[in-house]
Amino acid sequence: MKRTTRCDYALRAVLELSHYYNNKLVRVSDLSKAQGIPNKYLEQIMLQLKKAGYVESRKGPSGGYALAKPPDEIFLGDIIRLVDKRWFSLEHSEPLPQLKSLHEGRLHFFGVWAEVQEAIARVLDTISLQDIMKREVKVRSRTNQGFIYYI
Amino acid sequence: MKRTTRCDYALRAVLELSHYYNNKLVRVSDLSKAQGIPNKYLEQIMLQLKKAGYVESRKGPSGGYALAKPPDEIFLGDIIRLVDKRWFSLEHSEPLPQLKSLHEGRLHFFGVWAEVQEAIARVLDTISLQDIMKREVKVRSRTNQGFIYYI
DNA sequence: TTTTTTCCTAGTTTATTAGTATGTTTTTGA
DNA sequence: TCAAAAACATACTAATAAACTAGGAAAAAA
Repeated sequence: MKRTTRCDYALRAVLELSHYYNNKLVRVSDLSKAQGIPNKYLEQIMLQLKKAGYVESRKGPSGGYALAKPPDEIFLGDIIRLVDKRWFSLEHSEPLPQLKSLHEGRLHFFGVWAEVQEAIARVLDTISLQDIMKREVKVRSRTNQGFIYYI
Repeated sequence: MKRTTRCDYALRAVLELSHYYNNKLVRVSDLSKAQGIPNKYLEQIMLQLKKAGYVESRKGPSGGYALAKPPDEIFLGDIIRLVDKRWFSLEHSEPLPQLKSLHEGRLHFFGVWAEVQEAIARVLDTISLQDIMKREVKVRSRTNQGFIYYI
């Protein structure tokens, strides 16, 4: 299932923040260094997350970001819906422009896309950041000297 | 749920052919006229469908395309998997390049994307072209003098 | 043997995503 | 009070993928 990198970045960032919930503010520069995300790009994403109310921030030295809600109240679907429109786009039906059809009224996938969307939502709207933290499992890689982590 | 237009085109074409199953060959030019799809683009798509074994063809005058299997044996998932890689891409996990993470081994969405993919498959692999034909419902539009069809 | 169709490949345009650049504003602490 | 450090804001560029277009070659029918 292909996501945008923006989507992955947002999830990584917000998951990182989950571990600091009720603890301290985390700078964007630290988040980006930790996760290998371009700093300025992540700034934009964090801003979007803030405007949507998932994180809060303070400016200036000792400033940074924090989750605005506890990790068990933020679901993957929330974040993905925000940063990657493709999955939950409302325009899941499109009118056909012309009607020179051999068989009229034939092309009705109406409802199928809604079904798919609901199926996706049923998964993503039930998995919280808290759940992901629980799932964390280290996967050792033979090929490298350290660990490789999969998202 | 946003699809590629290629995906919609393929589904429309193959559904159109469903109505002619065991009947006659349909030219690409007719399919494209009927559905408002650029002729040459549809040719490419039909060729892809043929190579995958969903349709068969004959060249020359009185040539054209036909479904290679009965409509109740072809599922939406089959077609979509073929023409739109994004939904069922195998690379649903990507390694993180660096490990300067504040908290190591934290970023494990491993399994989530597989779950989503399975949920999608459960829907699309159970709806056949036959099913879609049954679903066909005309939707009258006030705004236009005729009908508008949604896909 | 001409016409009509599928078949094949390369190139072009368009749209979207990803990322960079250049600041401004706010806050802290010296 | 002022300099540094952070978020905040916006505009631009690059990269990638999707959506076509162009121009034919091969095959089959009449």
